[in-house]
Amino acid sequence: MKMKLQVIMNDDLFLRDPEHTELGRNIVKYSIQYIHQFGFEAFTFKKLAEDIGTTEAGVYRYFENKHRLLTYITAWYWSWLEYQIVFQTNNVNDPVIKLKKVIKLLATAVQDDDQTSHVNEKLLHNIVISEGSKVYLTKQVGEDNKQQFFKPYKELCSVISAIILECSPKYKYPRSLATTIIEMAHLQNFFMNNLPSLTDFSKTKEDSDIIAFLNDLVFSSIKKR
Amino acid sequence: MKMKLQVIMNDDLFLRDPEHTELGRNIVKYSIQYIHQFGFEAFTFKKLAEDIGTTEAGVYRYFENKHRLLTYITAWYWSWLEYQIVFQTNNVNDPVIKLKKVIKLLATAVQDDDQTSHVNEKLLHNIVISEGSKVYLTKQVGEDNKQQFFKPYKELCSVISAIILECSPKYKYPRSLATTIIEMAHLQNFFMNNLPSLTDFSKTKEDSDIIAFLNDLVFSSIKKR
DNA sequence: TTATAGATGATAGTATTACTATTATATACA
DNA sequence: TGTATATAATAGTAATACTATCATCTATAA
Repeated sequence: MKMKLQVIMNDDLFLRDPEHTELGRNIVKYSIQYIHQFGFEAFTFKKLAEDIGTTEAGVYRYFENKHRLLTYITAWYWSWLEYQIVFQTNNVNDPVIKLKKVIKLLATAVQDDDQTSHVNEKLLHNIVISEGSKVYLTKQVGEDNKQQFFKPYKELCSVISAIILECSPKYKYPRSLATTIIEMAHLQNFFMNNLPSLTDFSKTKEDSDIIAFLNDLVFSSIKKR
Repeated sequence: MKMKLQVIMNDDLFLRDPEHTELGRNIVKYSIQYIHQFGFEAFTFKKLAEDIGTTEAGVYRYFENKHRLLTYITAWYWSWLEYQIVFQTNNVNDPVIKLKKVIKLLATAVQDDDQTSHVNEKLLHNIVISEGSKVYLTKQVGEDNKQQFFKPYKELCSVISAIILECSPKYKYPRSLATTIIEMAHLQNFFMNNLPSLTDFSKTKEDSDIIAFLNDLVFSSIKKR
């Protein structure tokens, strides 16, 4: 069985749908590579165009600016991740096992998914770790939110908070705990690799330590008392 | 009693010490105002210079670039906050009360501190919430770390993790829990005000709700079991 | 088969940003 | 009085973040 998985994106995120053309898919593909390698600050449409063999104006036909492109690829990531979670927790009845799977998915280095040829999920995962919060930490956050740019993130948060409530129906902070899990899965990874003394994982640098930390944090909080 | 409180800064953070001159103090003061009002992306040394009534080159004599300036003011904030914590938890014997005070200090809107005339801590607190993580979420994080730019943040993390261990000597993740408290105190505030559906505080929008959430999170985790 | 819409390429141009350099002036202090 | 220090004024450069125009190529509907 060979399937192609297509993420449906909010079409206010782009000017021309990058999924529809070779150039569009290349823009997404090479953006991910460039941002991963040199960081979002160093990333420009001109340099990207050179990498692809098109022109700056060519890229601008697809995305309004580089911030919008970052918003696009992170939104794509959250949608993809929600799908992974829904898929992998399907038919699991025990909500505790579900939540553990979620934590594991969030905190584990991703494998590139062959179903989506032009997106390297492994690189994208790393981008979301180090650049993801720049998407909303801006003065336009309100307007971007009105245009539903953060819907995939919010949906993921909803899914996780629903699982939390399944585990512990009376827990009072399911959404805040959900964002805590998401953000900390990423931030502890960033700290572990870049500012290790801010974590307790500096010796091993293992994803599994972060998972253990998050499991401990989450399940002691939501345990019925 | 009228005291002047001076934060000693790592002098690799600036080219010329802004505390020493009127212009320097103005650069810090007006940067904080500008970044608070328009955000870090819109902030340039040219616009700042116009606000102050000096020239772009004048600002460059104090700081290498705007990222370095942001690093400076956030480092200043963390140092100042650590002092507040040490001061306010002094003579408190019960580590649980200490930790609660820490959480409260982290999650409460700050009052402007008259002891530091040219820094508006209230605005700076908001800047650290919305721009603070941009300081380390860069490709230069390793080099900046070598130059000790994040020492104040790390010290704060150490102080908090020491209190956590006082509460619960066997707790395995004191540092990661400390950064979780710090980051979540800020991020839940940002979400509450900008993307409220990601939190459980959208109705009240009260700092006290965030404090309650963090207290619940922290004390259920470190409780002896 | 032709007309045409859609996508791309090539080129040019602008305002702003992120700096660096130089020179002159003001002040401070020894 | 001389000298160091800080600042102001000005100029200049390379890169960034766009916008605009026009020619070409290609797929497909008339």
